[in-house]
Amino acid sequence: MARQDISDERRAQILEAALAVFARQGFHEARMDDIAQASGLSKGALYLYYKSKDAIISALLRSIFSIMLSRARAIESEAGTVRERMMRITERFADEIDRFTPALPVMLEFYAIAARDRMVRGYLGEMYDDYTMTLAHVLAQGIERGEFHSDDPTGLATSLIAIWEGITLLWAMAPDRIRWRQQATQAVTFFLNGVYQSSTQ
Amino acid sequence: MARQDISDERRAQILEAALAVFARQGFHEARMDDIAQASGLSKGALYLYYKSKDAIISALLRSIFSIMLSRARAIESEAGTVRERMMRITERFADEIDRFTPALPVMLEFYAIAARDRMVRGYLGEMYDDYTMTLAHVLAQGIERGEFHSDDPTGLATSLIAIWEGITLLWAMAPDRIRWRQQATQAVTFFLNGVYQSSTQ
Amino acid sequence: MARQDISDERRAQILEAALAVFARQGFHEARMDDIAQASGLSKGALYLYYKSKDAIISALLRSIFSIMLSRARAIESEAGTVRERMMRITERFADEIDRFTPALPVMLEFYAIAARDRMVRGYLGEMYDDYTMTLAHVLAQGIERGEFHSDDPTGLATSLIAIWEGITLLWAMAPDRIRWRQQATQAVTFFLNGVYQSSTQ
Amino acid sequence: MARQDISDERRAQILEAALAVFARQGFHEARMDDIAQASGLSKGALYLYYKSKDAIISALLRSIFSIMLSRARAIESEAGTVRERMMRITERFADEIDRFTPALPVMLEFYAIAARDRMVRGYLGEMYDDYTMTLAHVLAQGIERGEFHSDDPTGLATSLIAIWEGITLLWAMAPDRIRWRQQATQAVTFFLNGVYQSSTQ
DNA sequence: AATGAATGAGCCTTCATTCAT
DNA sequence: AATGAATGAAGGCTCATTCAT
Repeated sequence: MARQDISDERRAQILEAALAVFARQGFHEARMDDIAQASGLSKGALYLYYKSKDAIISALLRSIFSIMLSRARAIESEAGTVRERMMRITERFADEIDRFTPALPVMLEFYAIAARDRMVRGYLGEMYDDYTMTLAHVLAQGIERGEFHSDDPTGLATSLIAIWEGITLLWAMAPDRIRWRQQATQAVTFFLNGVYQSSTQ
Repeated sequence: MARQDISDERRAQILEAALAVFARQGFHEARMDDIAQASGLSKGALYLYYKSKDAIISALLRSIFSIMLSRARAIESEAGTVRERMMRITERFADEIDRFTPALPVMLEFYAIAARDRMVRGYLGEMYDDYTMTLAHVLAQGIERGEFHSDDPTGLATSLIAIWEGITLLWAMAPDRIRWRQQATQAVTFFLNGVYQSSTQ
Repeated sequence: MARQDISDERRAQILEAALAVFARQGFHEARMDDIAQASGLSKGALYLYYKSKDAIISALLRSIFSIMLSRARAIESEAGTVRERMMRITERFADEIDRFTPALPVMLEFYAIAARDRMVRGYLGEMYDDYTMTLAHVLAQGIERGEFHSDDPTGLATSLIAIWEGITLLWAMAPDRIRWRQQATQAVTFFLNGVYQSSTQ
Repeated sequence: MARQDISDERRAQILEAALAVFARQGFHEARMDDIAQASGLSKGALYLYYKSKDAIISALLRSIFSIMLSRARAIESEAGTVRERMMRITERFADEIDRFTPALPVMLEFYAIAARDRMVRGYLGEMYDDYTMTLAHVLAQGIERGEFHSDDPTGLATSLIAIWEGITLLWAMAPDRIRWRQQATQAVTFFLNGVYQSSTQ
């Protein structure tokens, strides 16, 4: 058990260091030496826990997006009307955006890889699918309760995720000009207003 | 002048080849040999027109996003109400999405680089700023004409761009599950409905 | 053609250098840098002509033993009685032993590898088979001509080769104590005497 | 004493494991990990009994060839005529060839090293010298007894050893095509016949 | 203007060896 | 005596760049 603990600890230690190094230098410009130094381990030790640089990148992919997924899952447990829940989710994301920042360059690099690598695309595609389904499930509850009418909760979920992701992307390009919370709140509000209006006409 | 023409032609030839190779392999996995072969030139010739691999990447950055900008500029010349113009722009983007696909992995890689490179971020930030301003200008016309009320045309423009970009990102992850045109039309419609509703209440 | 010439020249250049380096340091202790330096080429150039260190070793295997085979083939064109021809071959080998010395450590390393690698063993096995058959063919001529009786020319050939190879091995261990020519002449003479005696009894 | 016993036992255990691993993988491809696993000891334990990988190889060199020498020494105690004794030795070797096989790749690797390393060559040279002298001594007894005439028992001994070693080498390359016992019996018989014939003319 | 052979700095990975426990 | 996690020096190989032709 102590064995497993040390192993898990080392792996976490390595991934944390790798995230920081990759965020600063990108996957290719990051040297195993850099990760070793950042993790406080020797280069050889990295290879005791991950069989290659690619294996570290791969583990990081899973690590980062499993966090994203668990974040998505938390949506379901929210209470209130759909509108309230969506606004609260947006607030939650806004609260987390700074903690989230260090991983952003790495996530963008994964998106870039996904666009040309079937495996990575498959992985991220499923992650987003799960994300979308979770959100669609919440929206479907709103439809059931008669809050608004829609025959496409999945489409609505996709649009909401697109808004959040799109704003995050623009924010990453110009963090000084865009305020995530305000921009997202505005966009989601208008979008939901539009949905409700369409539902009640 | 003939000299200049040949020179321009070669440069275009190289960028076109580089785009194809980069889209398939990514910047780092792409070899100068690959670009040479794809362009039908020799490896040495590449260096006659670009002083390094980075110079090619850099030129490609400008090439791709100037296309994006000119696309954005075309927005201004549209006629009709703001709503009509936004829907027509969305349609135009949808029409172009397939022609656009080959460049997508490369664009995503530029976003990833931007997130960690000040220069690239500055370049893309300005591009999006220009894009946003252009769009905001159109929206401001709608405000002037009394189509709807808003004190933040820039915020609206940012949201619209976020919707288009966000959907494009999701679509890149799951091209089989998302239909760009339908998803974007729906999202923009709801969003604009929300804006108009808010304006007329 | 000039292209091919340069390519062939480089490959020969590399193999020659590799032979010298391998003979001194062994396959594993030899560095690609050493071979590069010995060949007067850069390390990168080695990889233009051979895709790996193993490829060089492999090419050397074929190069060395094809020389050995062509030496064996020359046996057939000898004239005279079988005894005369065998003694003359022995003399020829003795003449060549010094030219042969530099390759000896490398050959022994190939034998060692053959003992544990199926592919290499297969290659050397066939080479010796060819060698044996060639020699057996000559011996069979002697039987036809009635010089001596034997129902096993292949066995005789194997024994003669074993004598030559065995003496070479012992000589490699103690070059100062053994004189190849004298030892081989004596051994082959006694062996052939034994064969003839057995034949005429 | 118990200490010493355990120490000796461990050393034997390690050498036995090392022989098996080296035979399969060669000195350089064999990992200390492999030897540790094969010996049932930990990697650290290897270093308690041998100070380096080279020390293990070195000990194995002495171990293997001391067996070979003791085998050679046994020659002296044989009874009978020289011819009978040589044939009996050949039979004995033939009996042992299978037990001998596992060490063969390792022995060949030692020969290869000997060809480029003065120390190892010195060691093996002496071993063969001892071997030769022992055999020569037996042959000299035959001369004394008048079984045959020769002024070079050392040369005869060298030839016999060359025959045995040469056949072993060829057999290692093509174990399916060569039968050690038959081939060696034939070769030694012809050789001795030759010697006797020369002696009686 | 164009070629492609040649270069060599640089990096991922391996593995003999060490040492705290 | 024994372990095995950790180390870091070293080497095979790659590939952007150069340059003689």
